[in-house]
Amino acid sequence: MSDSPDAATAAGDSDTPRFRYDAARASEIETRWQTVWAESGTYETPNPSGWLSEDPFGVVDRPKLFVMDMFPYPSGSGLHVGHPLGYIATDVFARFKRMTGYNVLHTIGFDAFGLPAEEHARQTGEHPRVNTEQNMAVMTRQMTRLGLGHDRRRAVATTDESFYRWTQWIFLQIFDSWFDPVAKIARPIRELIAEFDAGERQPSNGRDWASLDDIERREVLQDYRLAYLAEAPVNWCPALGTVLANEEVTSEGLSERGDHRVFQRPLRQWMMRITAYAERLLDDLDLLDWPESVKTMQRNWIGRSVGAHINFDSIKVFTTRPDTVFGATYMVLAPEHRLVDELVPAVWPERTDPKWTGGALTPSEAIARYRNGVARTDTSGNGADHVAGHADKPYETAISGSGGDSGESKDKTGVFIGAFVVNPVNDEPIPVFISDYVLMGYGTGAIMAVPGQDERDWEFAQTFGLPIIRTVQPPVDFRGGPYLGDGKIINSGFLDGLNVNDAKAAIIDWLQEHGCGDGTVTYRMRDWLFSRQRYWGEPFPIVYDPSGIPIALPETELPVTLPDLIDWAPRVLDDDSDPEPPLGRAQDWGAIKLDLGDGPQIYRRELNTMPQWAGSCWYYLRYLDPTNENAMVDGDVERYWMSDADGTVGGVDLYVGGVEHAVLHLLYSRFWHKVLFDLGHVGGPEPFKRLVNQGYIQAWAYRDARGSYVPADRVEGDRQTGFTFEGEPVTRTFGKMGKGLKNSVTPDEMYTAYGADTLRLYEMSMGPIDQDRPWETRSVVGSMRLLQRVWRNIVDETSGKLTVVDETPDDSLRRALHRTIAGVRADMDALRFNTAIAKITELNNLLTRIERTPREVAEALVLMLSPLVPHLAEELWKLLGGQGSVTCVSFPEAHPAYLVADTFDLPVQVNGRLRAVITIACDASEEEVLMAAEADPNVNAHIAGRKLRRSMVVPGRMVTFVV
RNA sequence: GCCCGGGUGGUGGAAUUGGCAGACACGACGGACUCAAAAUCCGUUGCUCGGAUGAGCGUGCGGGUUCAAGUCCCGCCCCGGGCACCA
Repeated sequence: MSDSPDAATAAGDSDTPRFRYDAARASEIETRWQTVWAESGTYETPNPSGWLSEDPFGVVDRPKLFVMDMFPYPSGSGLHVGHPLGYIATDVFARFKRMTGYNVLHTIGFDAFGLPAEEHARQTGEHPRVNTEQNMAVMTRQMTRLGLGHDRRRAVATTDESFYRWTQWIFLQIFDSWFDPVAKIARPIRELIAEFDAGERQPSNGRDWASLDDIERREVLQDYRLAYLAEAPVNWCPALGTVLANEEVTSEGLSERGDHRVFQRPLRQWMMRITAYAERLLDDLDLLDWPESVKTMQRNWIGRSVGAHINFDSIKVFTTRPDTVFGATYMVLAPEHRLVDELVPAVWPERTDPKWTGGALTPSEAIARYRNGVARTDTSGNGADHVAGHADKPYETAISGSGGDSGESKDKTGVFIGAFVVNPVNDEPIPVFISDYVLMGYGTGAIMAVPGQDERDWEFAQTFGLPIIRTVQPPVDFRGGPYLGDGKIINSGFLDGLNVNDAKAAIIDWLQEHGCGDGTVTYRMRDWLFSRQRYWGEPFPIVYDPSGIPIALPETELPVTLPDLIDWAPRVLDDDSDPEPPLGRAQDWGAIKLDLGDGPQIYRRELNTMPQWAGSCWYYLRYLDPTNENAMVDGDVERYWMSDADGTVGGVDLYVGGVEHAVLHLLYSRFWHKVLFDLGHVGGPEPFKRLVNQGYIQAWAYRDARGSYVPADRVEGDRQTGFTFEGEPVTRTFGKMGKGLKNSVTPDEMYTAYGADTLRLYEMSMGPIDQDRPWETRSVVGSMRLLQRVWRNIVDETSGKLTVVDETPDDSLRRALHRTIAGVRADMDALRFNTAIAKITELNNLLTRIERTPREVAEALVLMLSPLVPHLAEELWKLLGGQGSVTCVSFPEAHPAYLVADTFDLPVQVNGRLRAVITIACDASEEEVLMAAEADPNVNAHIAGRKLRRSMVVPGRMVTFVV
């Protein structure tokens, strides 16, 4: 199968009409109008005040609409036809809304910092900036050629100094804030200091503020800041030479980019206290018009669990089933739990089951062996410093272990630590184990094990011969094993007889009364690891004095610009190495002389850079006011674009992008926005009111005998004959279009063969915007044909003259026109561009059947098409004598008078089967309708001679008889 | 394993609240134009029977509710995505 586009109609063909709408004419029209648009600032959108407030079209007093795409990485391979799908959709919508009375802001920038750009630069050996700028130029050209109506004045890149200056400024806002747990908002750190100074609050670590020296106070504040340095187990990826956020590591323990191995290792890194916002990030999802699947993914990621803390002597556990505490027959700590080493006795208790000891002579030995079994041997030689949990632990070992099928639950391993603790509800001593099925990072890193009501505990109890006590009565037909459902509580003293929910409430009351526990809520989400050992990112606006406690640079020092390193590439490191930030090689840059109040001193700069996500957390705000040198965005401008007229949540009115950002970008961005909201820098709590995930464009791909992909455009044959590449048979598969599958089709190929308008129309007609869709180059011609027919209904192909007539359309055509207008309006408003196109096609098909197109219909047709195919629409609009750019004309309106007809067709059913369609007057009475229906010969044939049991008329819908 | 989506002609898809299943398009077939081909235009196109009016069947499978089910209910199957020892 040859999937390459048909050659463009040769312009020189003698018998092709001279003024046919073909690829060459489309190209000429498109580039001409693109020049006109650029020169007249057609897509420049006014702000209510400030730098961009010039408003030649007088639209600033209209209702506003902010339409946005997820901005792209300036990738070196340019665009394929899958990329612009979302951009076209937002463009059509933006143009439509502009024509229906909105002041629409639509632009696009570049997410130009970060791993992909740097990895590409690393391969080509060029400075990332060179690459990045070339790529941005290529992509901008491709998008402009597509006719996207962006306000180019607002097209920021995250790598612009004038942009990342404000990324750094926002970082400082976050750094200089703390989360007030009572008000549940971020507040400036100086307010916390004031409360400490006034004695209204004492540091949470129990120290006395008044007696602390300056450095100690700065240490205390570190524990409060929303951006802070912490020694934490982080995901270290030696191959990429950087640490990664949890969100950037796959469940297999590989880096999301490049599939490199990732190791857990304790490092001092920047963290963002996103966990403080867990509850609000969860609750506010309800305010958003987002796909339910994305909300679900965020809810799962945040992972709220309601339960209780219960103290078993010194060990605090978290459980969602405090009602089962009487069934707790043993206890499990995460292997790296700090209390393990405190609790471990010198020798095994008498009569310890040999199964529990792992064959070790002492508990300490058993623990050490177990830890080494699940963790990699530490080769750095300073094992003494490696307290539990600080050993390098590849995810692989932690994840594997079953050796069986991936779906099966993992075999339970573990070892007794020789200690017992007392169950506070019944004073029973229970043994303490460590096992890797308990994770240090969740809850308290310790559980009470209730095998009767928990699958994992059941398996563990089976393995180690531990007792099982049921505390919920299973139903009679229950087949055994752990019972997770509701039922009557048994074997639980004062809880007996209650159901599970009541028992939870009762036991939490009891625990609180006796001081050995309380009800609590735990979240799965962790704080966000925010530093990277990379060159191509925003430098931190942070310096250090000898204390090693970070100090914010004053605003006057912003931006902290990246030094022009030659040796910028990160080192590829082996698995045992430590991270090494490339900026450490910028000797001169790393030290800075400053006077921060106590005389000029030399400070060391922070050498890490921010992660890719930093710029994308807030770029939508900079679109609003891209050149503002005094603020990240002017307050009035921000409120104009980000507030709802009805005073609800506000934010970007429509945000379109791929579902792959469901938890990364979209969660970080919401977090930053909420901090900015708390601090009064933005007017609403959420950045993106409405989110739509566009589908992917997929395409056939072909693999040879070795399984390698071969270029799809050079494969021959079809399904009958089989497919071949260079004479060798290949197999056909299906997948997301891209470099990997070698099945890309570029927009440029489409421009040459059909033109940008055809490409736009085709992509919008393929199906619903949120659905994946298969690319079929041979089908593109259908969209081209529609445009040709539209052209021919308005313009004479041989003379190039208008053929429309100034006659009023006949009644049925006019009705069809107004039905189309009403339908297209509704469809475009709901982003149903595929059905809007179908309706326009139907109307145009009516026109091809009549001699001459009435002007009234031609004009409406062109206006309705203009959001979809703006170039052709401009051209036809001009030929029709229209004033100004078609993009500024009002969208046609349907007249209600033409939406109702004198007569209409009504289906008639007998016993639920369609027997006729009758034409009746709209104002016919029910009796008249029934009479007309019965009179139909075919209906009559089916009811004649039988008893009519029932007949009914569903007004406007249907007549039905039951015999 | 759990949680979301989704299964409609040869293909992509359409079908407000249950109310004419298959809009619109691709492809295929037939015709016009042409020396010929491409392009363009016209016609046919869910399957089966039939000359035709028409009849029967038909939205993954099996049941059910209803005058009426792609749409609602119950039980399955398959495909795609997310999460995955989270206590």
